[in-house]
Amino acid sequence: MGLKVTPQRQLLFRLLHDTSTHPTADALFELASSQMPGISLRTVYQTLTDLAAMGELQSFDFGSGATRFDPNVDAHHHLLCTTCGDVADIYAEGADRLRVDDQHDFVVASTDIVFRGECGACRNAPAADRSRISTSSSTIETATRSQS
Amino acid sequence: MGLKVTPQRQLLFRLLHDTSTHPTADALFELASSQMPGISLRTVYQTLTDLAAMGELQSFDFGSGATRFDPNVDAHHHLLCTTCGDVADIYAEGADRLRVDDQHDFVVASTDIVFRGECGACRNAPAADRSRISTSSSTIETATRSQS
DNA sequence: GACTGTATTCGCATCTGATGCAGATCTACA
DNA sequence: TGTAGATCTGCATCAGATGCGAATACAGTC
Ligand SMILES: [Mn+2]
Ligand SMILES: [Mn+2]
Ligand SMILES: [Zn+2]
Ligand SMILES: [Zn+2]
Repeated sequence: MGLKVTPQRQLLFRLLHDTSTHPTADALFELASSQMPGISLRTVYQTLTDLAAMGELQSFDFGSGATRFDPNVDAHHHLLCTTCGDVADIYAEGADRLRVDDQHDFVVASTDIVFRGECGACRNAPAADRSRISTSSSTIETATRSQS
Repeated sequence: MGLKVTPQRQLLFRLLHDTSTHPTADALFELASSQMPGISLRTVYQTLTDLAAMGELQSFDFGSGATRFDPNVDAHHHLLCTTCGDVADIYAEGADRLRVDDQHDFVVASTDIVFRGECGACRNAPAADRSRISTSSSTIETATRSQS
């Protein structure tokens, strides 16, 4: 027998495929809770790792602390806005032409490309309107140490 | 005044530049402890984040849990062996020719490329000899759940 | 060389994301 | 409808990392 059909799995599967924001487990938990009060965060983690292990889902760590989940299992790459944290899919041309020099003696199984920068919304929006916290703003925070 | 010259900073700076393994903070702490017993893990973290904020160091998160530090601040990319966890530098040709379609309305600041696969050592070595734990073996672990 | 201001170190508490565990619950099938 | 076993959930626990404040050490001044 494969997997059982449970309301929790149905909901999470649906939520995942209705979004393109590469949500974190916690974000999905918030979403799911609004439609199924009482659902456990533990179940969200469980389901996500199960789906990922089955290949129904990809998971990425863009260095912002929390793993992000991606229902798009096609070969594709990502744009990460370092201001608002949003992630967008991109099918970068030329990406699959990248080759690793033979002298490295390394067999490539997959290639991940992340373009970091600023999205259009953030470039236009006044700073005050920016809702989410930047990943890379930690640079500034830590830099404020050690001033004499 | 800039930064003070302390034995801890000297040691860590030296250790970083003597290695090409992209060590974690904890790995550096182990190394440092053998040469300077009593050095604090807190100081290792502090120094690493300070150096990174100054641009003397790069830090990456390859999704294995711990941040990896890189004294090589040139523009370069990485090979990640999903069997042993080793990370190697690579100067992928064609990488800087990658372009993001204008319609994405996204200003790219930097591009990170990670080639995942298997290194030569792992491909040749008997499985028993593999010392470190694979990052991606979690796939197998989680898959062992839900068998009826 | 001794003095002093302040940067740094260090231990400990704390935080976040994530996983281990086991009893309660529910699904799938006979 | 009954049952075996998969799933859900709450809670404990873990790992990596950071906040904080007292103790310490560096780098100039006299
Ligand atoms: Mn994606
Ligand atoms: Mn490197
Ligand atoms: Zn943005
Ligand atoms: Zn290897």
